[in-house]
Formats: sequence, structure tokens, C-alpha cells
Amino acid sequence: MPELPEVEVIARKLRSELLGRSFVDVEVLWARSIAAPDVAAFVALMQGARIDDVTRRGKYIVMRLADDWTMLAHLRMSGKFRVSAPLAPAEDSYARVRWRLDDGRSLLFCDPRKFGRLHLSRSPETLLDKLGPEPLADAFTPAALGERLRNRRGEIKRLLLDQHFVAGVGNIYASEALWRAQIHPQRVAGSLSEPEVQRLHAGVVSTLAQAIEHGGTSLADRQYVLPDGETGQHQEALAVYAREGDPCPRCAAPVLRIVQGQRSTYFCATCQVLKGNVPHHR
DNA sequence: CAACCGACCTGTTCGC
DNA sequence: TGCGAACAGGTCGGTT
Repeated sequence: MPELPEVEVIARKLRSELLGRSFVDVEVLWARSIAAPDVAAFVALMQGARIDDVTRRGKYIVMRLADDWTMLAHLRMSGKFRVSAPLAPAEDSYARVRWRLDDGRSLLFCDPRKFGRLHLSRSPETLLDKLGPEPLADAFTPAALGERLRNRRGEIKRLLLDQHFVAGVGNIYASEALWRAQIHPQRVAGSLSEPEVQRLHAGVVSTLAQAIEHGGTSLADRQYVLPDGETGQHQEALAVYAREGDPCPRCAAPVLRIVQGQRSTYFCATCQVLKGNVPHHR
């Protein structure tokens, strides 16, 4: 469910709510939510741990604890964090992990589909270093993107979903970025021209940045909600995602849906023409 | 690499 | 109304 913008907004919210707080204790209600270490060690290490920072890398929430421990949280499809008020234990029935905070509130990790995972580690970089570049970092330039695209023979949309290629882009923003760049989702990644690489870079960066400004995308099913129950607003700005048959905001042709890698892709066949699908060997 | 599959899970929507 | 199929914002591991 959440992609880079949603995870960024959640991490900022958790940071503002939890910085400097400590965990009194933790209760693990679904053992497999804990990827590492084992549940007993996870529980023991959490006792009294102080939260020193909350940031994001790719789709991971990175919670720095005192004594050099870090909790990495990946929400996958349906994970959510909730911070509950002191006297309002509005327990989410999908709570998988529950912490008590030293101010009386609780932090809940809720996850209907049980795909989400929490990792407690002293060397989170082992995991995070496997991710591709951060698309909103200064180092992610059009030239750097072009370099990574070189000789890649797969379809560009599928490549954008590969977290080793670039971190944080998911199914919504891959379609949106390609629409902004006016690039067909089935283009061979390594076949993009210099101007197309420029446009793709701008499309990825602008769509992610704008989605963060809008507080993320909360589709009709409201899977994505912030730790305080708020929703994002970017769904109103989506050009093509989940809009099959609707008019393209740029040219009014109907938005199409195709399947790539067993996942839906939305695009405008008029604005995003399939051409030049020959790999460059620069 | 790439294409494809199943696995991991539960809930909602859609077609008949 | 009921019921099964299809689908959902993600990723991993395995096979060909």
C-alpha cells in the first residue's frame, strides 16, 4: 500500500509524536510481524528503549533507538502505525504489535494482511544498502538515472518498481511518473533518449514531491491513514492511476489499463506512444 | 538478467 | 441475495 510519499509522511508524523519518548514494554500479537531477532529478544530489547529519531529510506521507516539499535519497519500492503491517546484505547482489531509509551499512550502496528515486517538491528545498513538511490536526494540526477538505465532490457515500468533500481517508487507513482514524462510503460528501459531520461527524472521527482506535499494518496478503501487517523489528499491529483476509461487530463483520450508483471499499469496511449524501442548501446 | 510462478494474508468489489 | 473470482498501494525465493 504505502509508497515513498506515504512512508515519508508517516515517518515525519511518528517523529513529531514520538521523539524522546521511551517504550515501557511491547506485546507481540502476531509473531511473524517480527522479522528479526526472535520475538523474545525483540521484546527484551524494546523494554525502556528511547526513540532518538524517525526517518525513511525507500519504503522503510527507520526508527533510531538509544544504544545504537534501529527498528526498520516495512508496511508492505496493509501495515499502519497508530498512536493512541492515553485514555482512549480504541484498539484496532488488526493490531499485531503494541507498545506502551512512557507518557501513557500506545503505539500500535496494525496490519490486516500480515505482510508487514519489523526488524530490530544494530546494522540496518546491511538491509538498506541493498536499495537503489533515493529519488529525492541530490545525487539522483538525470545523468545518474541515465547511467543506471544503460543496457537495461526490461520494460521501464517494471524497472521503476524494482527497489534495487530506485528506492521508493511503487505501482501508483510508476504509472503517474511515466504519464508526466510522456513515456510508454512498455518502453525498453535502455532505449530512452537523453531528453526522455530528463523527462523521466522530472516525472519521478515531481510526482513524489507533490504527493508528499499532499500528504500521500488515500484511495477509496482508505488503507493508507496516518498515525492520527488523517488521510492524504493526493488521490485527487492522480492523472491516470485507477482511472481506466476516464479522460486523460492532458488530451482527453481514455486512460487505458494493461497488466505488466501481474500488476496493473495505467497510461494514455495518445500521450505515451510506444516508439524507439531499440536499446541504445552508448 | 528476464519472465513467470507461487507464497505470504485478508478484505472488498465485481460479474453472473 | 449468494458465491466464487478477481483484485488490492509489496516483496521474496525459486524455476526455467
